[in-house]
Amino acid sequence: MDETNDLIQERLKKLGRLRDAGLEPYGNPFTAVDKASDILSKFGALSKEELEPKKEKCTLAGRMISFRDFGKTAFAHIQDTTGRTQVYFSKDIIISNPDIFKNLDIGDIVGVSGQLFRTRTNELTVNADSLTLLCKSLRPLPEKWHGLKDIETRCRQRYVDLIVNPHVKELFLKRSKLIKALRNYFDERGFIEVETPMMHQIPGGATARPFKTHHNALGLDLYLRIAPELYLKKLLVGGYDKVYEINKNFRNEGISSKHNPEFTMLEFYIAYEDYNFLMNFTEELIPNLCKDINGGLRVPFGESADPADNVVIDFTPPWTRISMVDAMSKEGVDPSVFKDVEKARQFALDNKIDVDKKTTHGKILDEIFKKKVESRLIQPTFITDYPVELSPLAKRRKDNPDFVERFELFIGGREIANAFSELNDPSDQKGRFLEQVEARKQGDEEAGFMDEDFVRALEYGMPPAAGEGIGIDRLFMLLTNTSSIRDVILFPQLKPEQ
RNA sequence: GGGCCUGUAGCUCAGUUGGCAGAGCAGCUGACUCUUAAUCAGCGGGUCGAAGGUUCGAAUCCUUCCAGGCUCACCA
Repeated sequence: MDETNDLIQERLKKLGRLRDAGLEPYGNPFTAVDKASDILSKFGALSKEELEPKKEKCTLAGRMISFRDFGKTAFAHIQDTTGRTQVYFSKDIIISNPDIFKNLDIGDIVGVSGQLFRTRTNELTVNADSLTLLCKSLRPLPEKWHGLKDIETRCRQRYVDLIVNPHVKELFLKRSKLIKALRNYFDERGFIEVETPMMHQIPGGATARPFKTHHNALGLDLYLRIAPELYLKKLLVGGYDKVYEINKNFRNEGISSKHNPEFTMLEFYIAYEDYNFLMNFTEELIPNLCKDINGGLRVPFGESADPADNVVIDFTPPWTRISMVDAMSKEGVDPSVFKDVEKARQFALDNKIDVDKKTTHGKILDEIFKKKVESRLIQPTFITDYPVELSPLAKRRKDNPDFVERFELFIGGREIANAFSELNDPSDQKGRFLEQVEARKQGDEEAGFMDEDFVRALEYGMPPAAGEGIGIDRLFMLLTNTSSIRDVILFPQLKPEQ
């Protein structure tokens, strides 16, 4: 960490010389009135002849990312939050500010002001008449041609990645736009945004291994939440009929290009509707978001050496709706598999699908579905009607109580959303919890716990309702054709350095 | 956790059969009044991821460990 290579030593010397000359190298406020993008949009279209009589003055602040010294003059590029602007330093300003110019480095943060002009090569440039050092940078930036490529450094030192890789900065800006578009969408439709606990006494609302933590004063073990679902439904009981939450969930599982231990989840609930409503809602929501951040409904998927082979995901509704069982039949799974546990187990064995740990018919069907169907669902597809054992919080179908009113949305071969008509019968809910407790006793680490308070809430009465969860990191990956979750999370989890 | 691959200067990368540790950029000194990968001359910069082993001699071969990537398993 405290590398003392000679490049840093050199900059420390400059820092000292600046202080000796009475120039404060850190911390002066500076009012930058102009941004690179504004300058470009206002004056980018003007020719040299049109621009010069205007004598347009501007002031900029940002990081100096290049410096070309000609002795008596120099050129630099200043990078602010919106982009880069070239600055010209004439003989006059260099001669009258020798201490700054002698001790300036690429990476320093500076403020400049001056008149806009066009150079001989026609680049819009600020002819600086003042230069203020705002922050001396002590570490050298990565090289200007190849930039920073090392994935580990890019994640560990995301700040450097953001400085030198403009497309990374763009991508996270886009992510911010997505979150904003989501909030707008829900707010405009009368949903209220709520915050529910991150620390749960009973981890519920999903099947996953939780992180454990401890509250000292209470002498109480707590779990980082794996889902906000049960709290959000308690709010339906309380009388809010449209709620949503965008926040982190935490799951104690392996880290991969598709998994980060903390990830962002949208969950929303609406009273007096069912899962059919949510399919229509989702079919409108996601194309809307796609249009907001991409400008259209067609998004490239994956990367192929031959551009002709490239797959495009088309978000134009309506999307295919097919039951889980029918989707499997279409892929050649014999209908007997759906009726008989042993037939299902045999089918799994015949197809080299590991179901050793899977005890119930529903779980075996789920495994077969994942292996046979999931990766083929590239275009947006709703898979509906899941076995009840997989869905302890969803309402049973009236025509077949072994299945529930649930759908998962698959796009790009991955699950993007999960939704169902919410179970609001307290005794059925209690029974489902008891089944989970039993499964846990049998050694299923992912099975749920009994949540007495949730059952009590249902006993007061929860209106019929539908709820949905959408993994935001994965949705964003899909909308931007990004293959690794690391690239859409600013600070992904890594093992300790050294 | 399993398999495969990677780790060399601040950054991007070479390094042949085991025989003096390399380049470009960045840095330093100097030249240069419109450059943009500025140019020109010169200079400095290394725990070759770590530890151990084989060898007269290891960046290179072997073992273990650390970190990262891809992939499989688990999941969202």
